[in-house]
Amino acid sequence: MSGPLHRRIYADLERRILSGDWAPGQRIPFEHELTAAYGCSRMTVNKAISELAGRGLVTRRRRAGTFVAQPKAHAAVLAIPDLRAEVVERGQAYGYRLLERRERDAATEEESDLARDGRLLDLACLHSADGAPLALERRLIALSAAPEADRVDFGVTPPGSWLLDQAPWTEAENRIAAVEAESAEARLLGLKTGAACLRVERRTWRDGQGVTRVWQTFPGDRYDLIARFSSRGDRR
Amino acid sequence: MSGPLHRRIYADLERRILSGDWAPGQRIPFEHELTAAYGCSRMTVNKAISELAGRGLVTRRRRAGTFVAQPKAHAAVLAIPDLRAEVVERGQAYGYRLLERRERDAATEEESDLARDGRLLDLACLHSADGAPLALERRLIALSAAPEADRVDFGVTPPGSWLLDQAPWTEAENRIAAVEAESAEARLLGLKTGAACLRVERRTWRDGQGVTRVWQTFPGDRYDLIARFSSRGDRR
DNA sequence: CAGTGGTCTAGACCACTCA
DNA sequence: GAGTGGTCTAGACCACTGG
Repeated sequence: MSGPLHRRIYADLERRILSGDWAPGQRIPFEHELTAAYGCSRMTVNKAISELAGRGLVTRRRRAGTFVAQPKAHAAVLAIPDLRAEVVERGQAYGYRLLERRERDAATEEESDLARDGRLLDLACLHSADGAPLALERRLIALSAAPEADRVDFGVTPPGSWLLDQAPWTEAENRIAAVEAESAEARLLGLKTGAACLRVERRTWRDGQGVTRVWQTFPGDRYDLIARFSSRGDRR
Repeated sequence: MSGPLHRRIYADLERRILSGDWAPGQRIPFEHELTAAYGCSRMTVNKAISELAGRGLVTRRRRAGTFVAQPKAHAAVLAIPDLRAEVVERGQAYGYRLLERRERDAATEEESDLARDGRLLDLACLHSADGAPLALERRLIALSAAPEADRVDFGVTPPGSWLLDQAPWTEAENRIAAVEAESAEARLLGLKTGAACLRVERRTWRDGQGVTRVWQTFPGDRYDLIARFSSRGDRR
């Protein structure tokens, strides 16, 4: 574990909460105790806990302390799409082609944010169903989080399916937008330039550590996303 | 304006950005300049700007400075989006116009599925933020589930906001797709025909009984959806 | 009313990056 | 190389609130 100290403290506390080591409702150590435990100033501990509070993992009460939050009743699930499984489930023939594979260092700040040690696997691939292109995928994998990835033949195994098995996530963020296909994308997807496409950008973390970041572009007329929610907390 | 100083600084900077006073891409004052302007320490200014960066309003580059980010509206899929609340929270002026209102019987099998007794309220309206069209909305409301709806003046109250208060849901399904704007849609949204749009179709139920079904069409370049998940339940 | 978190200061060193 | 943001310190006072 590397990076700023407040980040390490954050990850450390988050892990204990997500693992259930610290149960919901339980008080976590006071700031001054954590200050002693990590050997740093109170500001640094405070920054880490404020981040936890901002994400809703803890609630803070003056005079009383900081407590692990109750998991929200409104559980919601948008399945992390495993394209291969989806296509197969629909009874279609799944096709997959690796377009590019590179191992390299993180080049931008955002990429460094994903991979602390800086090593990335940079992939591009194309998914198809019954021969028709279904999604163009660009994916970055943090090798620090999934070191085995550099021995996997992604010419055969789609990275999404592999990661789902190998590197379980604890947090994910999906960003969904409508975009017009650029010429290169359009050619690979068999569309006209400018055709409406759905772009899903997903970042996943395990215990505060970035695992993967992926951009998937779907032809608008061949794919839509379905998200089901229930306020009762069932996971369908 | 009251509250903590870092909060006031945040609100101040946010206002200048959202109002367009500081344009996207423009560099905002350096931290040490703001320190002088507000007569406080750098930590305090830093906290305010970090908050802006966290919310995506600015991007920060070492040695270069802090810059106003390109604006993009976004919303969590997890929350049942209340457009009015979202727009207001971003500090923008919310605008609303009712385009059509009809009370009628369910005509298709799908519509009968929504409204058990067959009576429907059929609405069309347009949402805008700071005068720019944000979403075109077509909505069906089952009068059996929300009988008070036929006495509400939806020329003033957006139906989504009203329903959220009056008819709590227990289940919801979102269907998200990318579509090309048809000519009538494009005209109302101020787009070119064929421009990429995000279409969200949402159906909600209360205890197995259909409540409402809505189609919202967003300009692809002005809106995207964000969904955050944690394997422990949804956050934020 | 004592102890918590909330906030703030006035410094400091560092990594990075642009000029 | 110089100046930015990133981080951290070792204090401080305050508001709130639970005991």
